[in-house]
Amino acid sequence: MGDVFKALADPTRRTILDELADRDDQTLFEICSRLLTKHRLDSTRQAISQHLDVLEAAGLIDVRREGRYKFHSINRAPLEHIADRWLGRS
Amino acid sequence: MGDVFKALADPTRRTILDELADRDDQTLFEICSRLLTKHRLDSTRQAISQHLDVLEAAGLIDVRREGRYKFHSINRAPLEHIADRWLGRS
DNA sequence: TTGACATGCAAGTAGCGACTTGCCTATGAT
DNA sequence: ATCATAGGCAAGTCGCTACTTGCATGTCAA
Repeated sequence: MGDVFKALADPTRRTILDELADRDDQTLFEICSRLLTKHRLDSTRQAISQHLDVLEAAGLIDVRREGRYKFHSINRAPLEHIADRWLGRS
Repeated sequence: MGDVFKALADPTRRTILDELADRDDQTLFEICSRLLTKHRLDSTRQAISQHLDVLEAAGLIDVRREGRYKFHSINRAPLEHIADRWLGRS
C-alpha cells in the first residue's frame, strides 16, 4: 500500500498515468513517443520501462501481453481511497 | 503541488499525519513521544522536525507559535483532490 | 532463416533524501 | 541571573532511487 505513495512521488510516473488516463492500452514505445511529443519529456526507453515496472508493482497499471507487444492500462483502484485515510471517509 | 506527493511518500510522515488527524495542535516533543508510544517509532527529535518541515512546505500542516512552543495541526486541503487528477472528478 | 522490431535483464553511476551529530538560540521558571 | 526546556541550524554520512549502458531474448515479416 505504501508502494502507491512511493510510485506517485515521481513526476515522470505521474505524467505516465496522465497519458494512460488519456489513452488506454498503450505499448512502451507509444508511451515513450507520446511523452516526448505531448509532455516534452525525453526519457530513455529503459527509464520509462522501469517506471512502468514501479507503477505495475504498485498496482496502478495493468498489463496485457499480445505477441511481442505489451499493452499498459491505468488501474484507478488504488487511487480511490488513498486520501480517505485522513479525510474521514473511511 | 508535486511536493504533496513527495511528502506523502515517506511512511514516517504519513504516520505523523495520522497522529495529527487523531489529536490536533501538538508540539514537536508531543509528536515525538506519541510516535514512540502509540506507533512504535523511535525517531530523533531532529528527524521528526525535518519531517514536519517537509509537511509544512507541502501545505499539509499548519503551524502556530506561542512563546517557546510551536503547535502543529493537520491541513487536509491539499489532500482533497490529489487523486481526482486520474479519477475524472475534476 | 535472416533481419528488424519490441521488450527484458543486469551492472554501474550520480544525485537526492532520510538521518545523524554537534552546537546554537530563545523562552520561561526559580 | 541561572538553568532547564523547546526548538533551530548546518554539515556530514549512508542508502535508496532514477537513470544510463550494454547486451540478451523473443516475436514477426520477408
